Amino acid sequence: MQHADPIAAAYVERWNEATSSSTPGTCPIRHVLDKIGDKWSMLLVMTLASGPRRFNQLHREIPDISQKMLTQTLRDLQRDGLVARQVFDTKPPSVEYRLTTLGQSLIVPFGRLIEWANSSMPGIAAARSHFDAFS
Amino acid sequence: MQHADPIAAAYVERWNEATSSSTPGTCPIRHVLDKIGDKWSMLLVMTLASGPRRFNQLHREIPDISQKMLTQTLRDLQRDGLVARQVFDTKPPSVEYRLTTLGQSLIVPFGRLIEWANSSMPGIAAARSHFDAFS
DNA sequence: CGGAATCCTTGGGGATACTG
DNA sequence: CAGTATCCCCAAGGATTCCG
Repeated sequence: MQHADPIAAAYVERWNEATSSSTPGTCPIRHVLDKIGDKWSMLLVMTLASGPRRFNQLHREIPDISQKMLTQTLRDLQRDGLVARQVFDTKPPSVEYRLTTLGQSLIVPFGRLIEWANSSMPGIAAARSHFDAFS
Repeated sequence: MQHADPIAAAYVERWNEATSSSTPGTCPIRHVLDKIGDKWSMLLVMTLASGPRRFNQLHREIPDISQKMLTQTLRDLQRDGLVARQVFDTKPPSVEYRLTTLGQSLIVPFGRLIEWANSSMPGIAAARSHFDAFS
């Protein structure tokens, strides 16, 4: 073990347990990571984090997503229980999306990662320019 | 704002600042998320978390990665300063990879996410089977 | 308004073979 | 051992059109 940090060491151990106990293809962690890395999921989660939105309202706030991917991503999030969909039977019909409790519980751990990304950016940029210059 | 949780609220706010201040395409957070969601990066990081490895040693521990992707992912990680590469001039040559300090600093925030994934799995699975049954 | 259906392009990534 | 070089395939996702 290389870490003075016991918290990191604990996470590594838990990771090893989790990944070794499941078959390579069906690892449940992978499914979560796929959503994180997926182009739109987390953007939608963080957008909905500040309150419920209607379909076209989301589309206006995120102009560069296609309707197809907006629909698809929302359905996947709903399927996983992170987002709730509520239909109001008005004319014309309106549909509201909001984070579930489960969805809200993702904000903090995800936020830690964003925090890391922001504070590590300078170091990454420096490493990258050094690498590109000398390799 | 929908959150009783002030920590979550703070992360949402920071997210909004970070994403609104950069142009859609070049958002630095996206680059990090791409690495997280990328098929092999985090697997390699977590593998190297328990100690330095040689090239083929990594390949043996992660049999389902291709040499191409192993090389490519390691180079990207090295470029971003997360992994250090050390060449020993022996015969035959041997190359060792290890996490940098920056790379190690990713373990904890990433671990929180894994923790969330593990503890949320039952809820996600339940939501999904419910969704698949009734939709 | 809130989608569904279809077509089409791009690049991530696997398989294989070769090299210092 | 530690890679590099090619070829190839498939699925994620964009653009467009249609519908209740």
